[in-house]
Amino acid sequence: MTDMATEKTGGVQAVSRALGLLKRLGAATEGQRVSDLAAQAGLAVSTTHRLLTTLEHSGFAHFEPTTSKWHVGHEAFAVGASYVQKRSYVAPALTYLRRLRDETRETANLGHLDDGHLVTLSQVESREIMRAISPPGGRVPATCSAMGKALLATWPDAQIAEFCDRHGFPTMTPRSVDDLPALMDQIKHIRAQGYAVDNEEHARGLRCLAAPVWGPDGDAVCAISVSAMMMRLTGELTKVVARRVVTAASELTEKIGGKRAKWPLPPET
Amino acid sequence: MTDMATEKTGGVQAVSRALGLLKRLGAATEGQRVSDLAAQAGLAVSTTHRLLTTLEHSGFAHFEPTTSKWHVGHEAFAVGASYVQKRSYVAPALTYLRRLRDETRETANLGHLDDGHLVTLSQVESREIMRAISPPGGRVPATCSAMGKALLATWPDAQIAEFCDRHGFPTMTPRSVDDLPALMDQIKHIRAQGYAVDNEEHARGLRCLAAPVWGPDGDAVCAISVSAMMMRLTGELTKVVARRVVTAASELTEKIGGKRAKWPLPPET
DNA sequence: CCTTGTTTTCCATATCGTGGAAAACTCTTT
DNA sequence: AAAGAGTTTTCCACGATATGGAAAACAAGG
Repeated sequence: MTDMATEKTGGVQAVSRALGLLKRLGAATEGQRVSDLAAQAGLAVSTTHRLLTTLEHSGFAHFEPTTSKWHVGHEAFAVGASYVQKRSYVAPALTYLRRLRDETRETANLGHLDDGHLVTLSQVESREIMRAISPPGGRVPATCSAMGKALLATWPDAQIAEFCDRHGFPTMTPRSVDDLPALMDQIKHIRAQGYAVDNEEHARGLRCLAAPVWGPDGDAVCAISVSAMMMRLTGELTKVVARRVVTAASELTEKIGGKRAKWPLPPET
Repeated sequence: MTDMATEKTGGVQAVSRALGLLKRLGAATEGQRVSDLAAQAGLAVSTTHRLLTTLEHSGFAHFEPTTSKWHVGHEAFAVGASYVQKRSYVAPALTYLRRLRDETRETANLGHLDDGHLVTLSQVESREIMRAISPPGGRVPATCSAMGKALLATWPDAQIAEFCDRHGFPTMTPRSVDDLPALMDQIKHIRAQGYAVDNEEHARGLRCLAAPVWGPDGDAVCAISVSAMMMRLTGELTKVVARRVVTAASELTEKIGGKRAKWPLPPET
């Protein structure tokens, strides 16, 4: 949490600083005090205070007088909510995510690509203890995520290569893919099977299975995945769960009026 | 959409302007062009462009080069999502909202108070045509909302009075409550029945029934409601639906380890 | 009641944001 | 193709505006 700094920001200083503070407010689970925020961000306390006040005037931050702590404000929520409202597949997806969760007893996710990263849009959590690694709003480099790879696999090879040129191969664990040949090899499998796998490429001990969802114009728009502790998702079970993920994805495809997958669907139903 | 302006900003000009733009991005269903945003906000195009660029650097805005339009960015979503993550009752509520929706075939809502307004946190929509009046992120003056009134009713009378002093009685329709005696009269009923009613006080033709959900420390933390076209929610049916709303609310209370209602629960189960 | 650690307000300084105007694009139109 | 209309994007000199130090107003202990 320390070095979220280096707001090298190619723009308006005051705005970048304010947004930086807002991110910090969002990242902290508890409310934050002015002086702590100032210290973290490397700003003068007075400056920080003024920026927070401005954020509050617009409803993006909220000050709790009893505890003297700052929180994320309702307006931030409202604006953020519009990010998903504009993606018309998020609402209908819930039904299928929920069923997936109940069938598998693991966490079901919905995500899409944004600027080289996979953004988790929605999630129905496993009833088991484990907290979600990547809650709604979370971002992972596309190549470190089953959903990310499932979506990339829907692109023409040339575009995948170009994508990798632009974004490189950021890794999150030692097992993350880190070169194009390895990725293309995986892509081949994904297309053949109809689903993507992430074996501890995002987080140690975590395995994910994902399948793409297609939109009306024949492009993949989002992906559905199930994520679980490695030890709970193994052997034959993997295939069963993968089948269910693929099913959920194609049902959502249907629901949103999407064109059926370009890929050969996996074996026969 | 015209006059969202009047950014009287009690703070840092550049920041207020940037946040104003962000709100506009969120409010529009489509992407927006620089020049339109500039016109709406009454800013110079170059200034607008610079501010947007800054928002983009931090991920709060996103520029779609193919269409030359600006959208809300992933970081806004991430920060907004943290607003609900911190409210630990939102996730478990979904189960009950969904059941409510299925039982009543109407829209079920979850909301809480924030700065005098009721903010809709989550929603499971009716399968009927009608679009939701107040989607997640939406705000209504507390006194114009069944959920708002249900929550106010959990406060001591003195605090309700003080609340009204501070916020007044903004009205949204001719039927909205607009003075303290009328409100207190309703409050009395709410406490007796265990649920609150909104008869076209928020929107013409809309009726809502709401009940509060209690937290572990004995304060109400949020409310659950069902909203429907007036004509579809009438006579004896009202009581049946109200009962279900109250049930959902007390089940959620239980689930989050809340203390049972201070009020006499409505009749016997 | 004084001390210590805050948050909040004030203000002179020069930094930093501003908006006009020009340049670089993108599409249509002829 | 070449010209034109309507954009988006970059540049720059000016001065309005954000800045951070310091002091004032709070709060909580000792």
